[in-house]
Amino acid sequence: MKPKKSLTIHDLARELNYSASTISRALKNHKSISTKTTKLIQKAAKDQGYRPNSIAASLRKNQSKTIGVLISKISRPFSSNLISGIETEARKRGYNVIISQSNDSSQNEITNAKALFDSRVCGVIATLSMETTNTDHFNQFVEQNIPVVFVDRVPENFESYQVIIDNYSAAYLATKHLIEQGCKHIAHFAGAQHINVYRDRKRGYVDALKDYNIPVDEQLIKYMNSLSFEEGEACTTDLFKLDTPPDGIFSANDTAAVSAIMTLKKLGYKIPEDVAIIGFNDDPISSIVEPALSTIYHPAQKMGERSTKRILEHTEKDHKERTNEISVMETHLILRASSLRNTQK
Amino acid sequence: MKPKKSLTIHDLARELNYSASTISRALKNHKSISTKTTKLIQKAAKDQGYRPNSIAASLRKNQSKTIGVLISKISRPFSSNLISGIETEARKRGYNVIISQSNDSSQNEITNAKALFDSRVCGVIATLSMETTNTDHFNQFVEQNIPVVFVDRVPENFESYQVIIDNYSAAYLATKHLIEQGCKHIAHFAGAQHINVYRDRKRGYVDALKDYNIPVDEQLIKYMNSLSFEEGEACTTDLFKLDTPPDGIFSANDTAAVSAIMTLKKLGYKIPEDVAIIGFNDDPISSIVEPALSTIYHPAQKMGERSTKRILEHTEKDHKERTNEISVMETHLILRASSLRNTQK
DNA sequence: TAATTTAACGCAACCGATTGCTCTTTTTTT
DNA sequence: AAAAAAAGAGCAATCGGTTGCGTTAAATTA
Repeated sequence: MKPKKSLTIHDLARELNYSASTISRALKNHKSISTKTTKLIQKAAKDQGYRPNSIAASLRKNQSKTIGVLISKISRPFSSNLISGIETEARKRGYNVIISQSNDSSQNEITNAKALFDSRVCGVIATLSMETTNTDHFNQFVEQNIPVVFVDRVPENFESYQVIIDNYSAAYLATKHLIEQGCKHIAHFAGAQHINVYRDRKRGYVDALKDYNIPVDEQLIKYMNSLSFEEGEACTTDLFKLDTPPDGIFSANDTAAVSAIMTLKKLGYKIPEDVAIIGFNDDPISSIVEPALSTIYHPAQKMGERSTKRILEHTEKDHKERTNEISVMETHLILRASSLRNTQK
Repeated sequence: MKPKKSLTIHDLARELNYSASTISRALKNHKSISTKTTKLIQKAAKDQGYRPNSIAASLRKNQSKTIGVLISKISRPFSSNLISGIETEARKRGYNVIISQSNDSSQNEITNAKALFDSRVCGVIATLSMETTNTDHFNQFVEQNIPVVFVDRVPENFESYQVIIDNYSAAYLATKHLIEQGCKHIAHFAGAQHINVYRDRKRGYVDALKDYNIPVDEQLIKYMNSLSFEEGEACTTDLFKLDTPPDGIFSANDTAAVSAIMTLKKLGYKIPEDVAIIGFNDDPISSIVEPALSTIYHPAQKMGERSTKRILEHTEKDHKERTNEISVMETHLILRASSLRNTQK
């Protein structure tokens, strides 16, 4: 099977007795081509099934209509929703999306950044890997004026667009909610503290306690590496060996929170009566676990869409100046059975 | 900030007093360049941070090192694991992955196929949208000898690679398992029957019943469009209004199965004593629901890896003949509480 | 009517790597 | 030592659009 040679603007040019440049311009409605000619050329192109070679255009313009995505793990609910948002918005505008995952390894992230760069992406949307502390591998983009948007996990001291949520306030609200439900000893499942997201969530937790005059007990704060199901289980077990075990848990993600619910049920505790629990993210599992998990809505899809818009604004509108705008997206509490006690406070 | 001009082979050529062709060949260890020269050139390239322009190469070769993915919905667990597998394998071999989602609309699928084609992808991995019955939009790839791999949901009468599981056998096993647990009236949540996957699962279910001399009762087969949570709920409610409600359910996916569990618990049924339930896919929710859902392991990640390998074999090994090889991946039963009765059969 | 503008389109370089073919030099063979 | 073969490297076309600048003819202005 020999591939049919595909039609180029040169073929059209020869056939219609115009130059390639006229064809090219007509196809993109360039004003210097008469309406009549433009119509004629566009009709011929359409009739004959002309397909532009975007690679040729990319080469000439030294830029492809492609957005690169650097993400830690595609299969996490947050990630796949984020990507979904990116893809939706990008395709709507005629852009492609290249994805790459770091699996939370900094080395992979560096390699992937290089690959995206070499693909001449017109912009990068990134969620830092858990390991990443150094962001030098993003400098190559800055140097070429390629916009970088960090989502959710963002670096410090790096000028870029950011699309984030207010982790501090969300955590504060979550903790406050537990307090209002009558919890006196609230534990916190904290993520790695070099990541802004988890640091802010912890701050929100701590400040809420302080504001309500509840002492902060370091014993009740469990620092986890990955907030995995297994870690959640282990930490829960630990916590409930304490003399005064907690009566509430605010977890920095849903996985660990669900793990706590399941572990505590096995240990014979009642949720939310004995222990009220609230998570973060609104993963699908949070509405399946029993009792259903209260949590914080995390607008992953919308964050993806917003990130893409940022890139395209920068790219298309020659909006080449301020590259450090920060979008803070709305979140809200989702209250379910795991934290709702029948107390009239 | 003016973008620094990047180094090309021509720059290196001028500087090292070689021709661009020699540079090009040396960089890819072409045998007609002496070892000494090759070493020298590679060192210079590395030292000066030369980065090949893959777009230029793509143009010349009329093919990019990019795999296109057409998928229905990125955020489904199966999809994101599939993509994860594709990405992992692709990146390992130096290929990029462009994703696109159809949201189960055939029209989107057509548009996306066009976009991928125009991007000169070197291969396509596709999971058909729910709506798709016509596969003409894949012909453009075949005509250009661009390999197409269908995963999971595959079309009929279209010559392509396929990476699938044995839905029939898996469904048969699942149903057989319910029978062995003592179920006499087994319902089936069936997906849209124009999709091979769901058709095969239904066949497996029907044949298992027949083999065990259990009459097939059409009343017990619920055909759903999307096997969503809501549909599962509605169908469960319907089923248990019957004079003889089922004592077992085999659902063609986990979402509907979990929905059934939750609905039945509300209705006061005991799982698995009153109704034994088994799903399909092993989504994360299946191990969270209570009782945990028995299900069929679906090797999404591995299917992604395998699909990518197929594409690369075709592309790299000039393996341009048989394009219809079928890979059948292994699945297995995962037995959990939702179907395990304490009966000694 | 002559001088300017403007409209409409063509020329040709360009983007950066690839590759068939040619050419020169060195090595091997007879 | 002459002939043949092999090694090493360069020339130049090519991939398919894009775009600055130039040209011609028509329209406008003075």
